Amino acid sequence: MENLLRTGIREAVRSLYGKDASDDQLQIQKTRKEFEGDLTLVAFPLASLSQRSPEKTAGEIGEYLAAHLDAVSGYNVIKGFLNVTIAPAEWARTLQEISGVTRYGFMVPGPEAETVVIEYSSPNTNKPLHLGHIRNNLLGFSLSRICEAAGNNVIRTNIVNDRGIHICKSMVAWQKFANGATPATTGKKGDHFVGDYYVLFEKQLREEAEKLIAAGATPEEARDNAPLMQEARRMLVKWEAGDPDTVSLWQMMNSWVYEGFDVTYRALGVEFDKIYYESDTYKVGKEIVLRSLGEGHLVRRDDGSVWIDLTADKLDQKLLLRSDGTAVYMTQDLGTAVIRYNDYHFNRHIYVVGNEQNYHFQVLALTLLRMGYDWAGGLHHFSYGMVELPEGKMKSREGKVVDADDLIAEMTETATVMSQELGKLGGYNETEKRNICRQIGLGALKYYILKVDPRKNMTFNPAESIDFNGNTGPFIQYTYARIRSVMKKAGETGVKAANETVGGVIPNLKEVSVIKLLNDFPALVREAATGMSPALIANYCYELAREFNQFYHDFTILGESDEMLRSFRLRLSEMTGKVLESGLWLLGIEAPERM
RNA sequence: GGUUCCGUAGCUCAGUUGGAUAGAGCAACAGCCUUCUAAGCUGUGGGUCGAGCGUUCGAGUCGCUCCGGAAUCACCA
Repeated sequence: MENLLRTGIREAVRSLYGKDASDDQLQIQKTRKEFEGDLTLVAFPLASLSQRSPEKTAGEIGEYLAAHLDAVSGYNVIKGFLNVTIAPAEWARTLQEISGVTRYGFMVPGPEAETVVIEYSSPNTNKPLHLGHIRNNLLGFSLSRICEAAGNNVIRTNIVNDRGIHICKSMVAWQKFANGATPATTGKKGDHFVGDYYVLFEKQLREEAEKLIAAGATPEEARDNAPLMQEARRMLVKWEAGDPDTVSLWQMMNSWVYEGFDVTYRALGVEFDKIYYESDTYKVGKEIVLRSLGEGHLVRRDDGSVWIDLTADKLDQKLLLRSDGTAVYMTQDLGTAVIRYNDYHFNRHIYVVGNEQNYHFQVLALTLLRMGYDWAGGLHHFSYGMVELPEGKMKSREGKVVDADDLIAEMTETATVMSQELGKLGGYNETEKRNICRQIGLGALKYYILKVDPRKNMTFNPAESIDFNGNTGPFIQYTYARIRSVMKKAGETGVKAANETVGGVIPNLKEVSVIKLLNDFPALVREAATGMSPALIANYCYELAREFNQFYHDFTILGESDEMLRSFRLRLSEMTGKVLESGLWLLGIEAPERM
């Protein structure tokens, strides 16, 4: 519709003023609610072409359009704005057109489609997932679906930080204090089980350190010299040396954690195509660094440590290998990137990682480029903001973290209570009830997190997140369920949306509003992919649901006696349902048939 | 201190490449179920878009300065 108008205006300008308007002189936008019309041409930029005032220009173009374009049924000029009214019948034809499109809004990857690797989640194996990971997982997974919908080949990937001092701490504590307990003997979820020993380690360490401080040590010395800490370090050295007992303990405890993570991932509904482990990739990283050193891209200091000098790019010098030859964080990320490129030859690689690591990813991409890996130009850091609580930042040291599993359980529980109170669960068996409440609880949680611009820090207010009214996931799910209910009833009574008649209706204002939104969907998906913003999809779904609910409230669908109109409204509802379902799908939110 | 990001209604957030009188939800108050699902719909009140200067026909949006907050600048990850 917009393109139609665009060419029309271009013709008008040529015919009226004998000049060609450039793309950025043709500013078309949606007409604001308080004015009459559908699309608005901003005439200010054209005034220089027409040599007339913006008002006069707008008026002349409006007159031309009304005379030459069938789709244009009227216009008005306010200041320098030309508000064009599209004939309502034109919108009916639009509905007919888009409802014939298979997988509306989703592009099929063509031969020239890009391969996009998306890394998200990236947990440490010493403790369970928390609220921060939830934002990461939801953003990453949603983004992966959005990129797919925009016509890319997407590889979902995860990097598990399975080695290092943190897991050694849990291992030491388990060895000393567990008496052979396992998740199986205690009935505890594996990641929580291992996390408990990490916490226990820190607690015992604190006690040891306090004794040393009392004996005159500085806090730093105390932590460093405490027997437990030294034991953890010995453990790490043994691990790196490949000591069989240590390695098998490490494998056992990590396997417990993975079992736990799997449960959480399944509950969240996120998936991966390929999982990488840092215990594999750090070695490749070291090789790459050493090779690059040989090629003269890096510098070795007297103490043997290896650095890259990025001062020419206004960054600092960055350590790539310690003086003892061991790898740092950057080393393994270099390795992981190279392995992934060899695996997939991606065009783009998106890292979904918090904004605290902005600097790290700048350095990562630059370093790879310096080393001669040109594909590193396709590395993007999808940097999202922190999640804070109403009382401030989450602090794992003080136990002020929101556990992922707890949160999911609470949301589901709230949904169950709420559904019961509203009497929504009649006619369901237990399995169905549980499933529907799970869908709603998770829908609320996911939407609450995804509706916020990813770049911004956000406040997670527990009381607000379980609200199911207004701008929430359940509101959108509810709208979808309502539509399904209508469709079901239509099927039962044999009413059908006859496509050939849909385009012949003159829709009312509310109906036009809905169609306009439906018409926006494909462009919005592309925009969300380019801008890497699930929030765009979320807010669109809300707007569409709200607009549809108004229509639903004001007009009857199945009760309409005019057959053509009833058919049209049914098709409008069906299409809205499809788009809502697609939008929710892109957010990783399930759309319940009934609620 | 350097770099980056953020600041919009009491609270949580939208606000397209600069466009008209800055929008939702929550909370508060007042209405609407004999009807396709009231997890809905309608209405009322609520703003110095952190402050100032500049660019522009036009600035919440762009530039500069300042104020406030966050992150980062590790032989941590």
